[in-house]
Amino acid sequence: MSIQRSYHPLIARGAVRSTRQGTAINAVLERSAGFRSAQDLHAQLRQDGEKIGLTTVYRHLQLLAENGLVDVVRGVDGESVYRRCGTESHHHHLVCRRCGRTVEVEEPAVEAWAERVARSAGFHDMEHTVEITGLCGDCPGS
Amino acid sequence: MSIQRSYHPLIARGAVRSTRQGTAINAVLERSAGFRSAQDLHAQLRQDGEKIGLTTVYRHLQLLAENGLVDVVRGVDGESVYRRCGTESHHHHLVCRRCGRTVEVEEPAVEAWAERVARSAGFHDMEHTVEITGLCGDCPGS
DNA sequence: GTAATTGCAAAGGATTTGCTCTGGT
DNA sequence: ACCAGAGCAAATCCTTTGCAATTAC
Repeated sequence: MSIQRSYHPLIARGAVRSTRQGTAINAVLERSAGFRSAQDLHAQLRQDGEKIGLTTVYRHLQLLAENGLVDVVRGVDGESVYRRCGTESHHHHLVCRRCGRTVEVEEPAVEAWAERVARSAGFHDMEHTVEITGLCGDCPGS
Repeated sequence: MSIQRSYHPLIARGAVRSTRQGTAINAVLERSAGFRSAQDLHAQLRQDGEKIGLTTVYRHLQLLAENGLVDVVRGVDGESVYRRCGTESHHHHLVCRRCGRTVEVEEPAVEAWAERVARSAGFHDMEHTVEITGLCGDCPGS
């Protein structure tokens, strides 16, 4: 027996039609580890040879967000960043302000803290982001 | 003996000159309870009869934020909102995804953790942001 | 065939910048 | 008088919308 599996969850739900662009967006999100901006995703799709408009990327991300399939967070610079929800283990990033080098860090204690402090304020269904920036030792001038 | 007390903390620090506009901005912030956008603050100042430009409001808020005198958070709609800090110590925010209600949280342990984990990766001059979002108990549907 | 989807160009909206004028000290 | 601060207008940047052409079903 075979189970036909559709990649795009919204297609499976019959909410949208299957298009080359929709599939492509879903694919990049699947391959991406952390949060990425719409512009960033669009740039990569283009670089990967996909013929797709920025508008379409925005529209798909919006749709996915409305359906809870991606997380959206407003970055400090005003950009919205998106990430596929769910499976990947949760972690944070340590980014060098000068060279952009990134280190992934994981710390259950922080997760627990965020959960606890939010719950005690009467919140539930928490999500959080932690971003640490600094200057790394390998940079010129460090 | 009398101690001359300047309202505007940055003036007290000798960081800026005292101007009608600067004082006005500081005054509104002092009167305001929650977070307010730059545009909002500007509108009110104008309504209060102050002659002040939007640019100036932005510049003052930016300056205050850099000096840790106001908190800035990005609203869901992309607007930045500002509020005078209660304590001038470093803290984070817990934001309700549905109604936008905000709670200030402070946790030295997180600061220490961020510092430690970054240092052990060879970083220095760290900065960090922590954003926790959730649904608060006061919201319809919670 | 019909309606959803795409994508360009233009619109929007918040914030920043260039540059000259004003006003504190 | 000198230089920081003010503010208009124009520029940026991200995101959304209008609308005609395209494509899925």
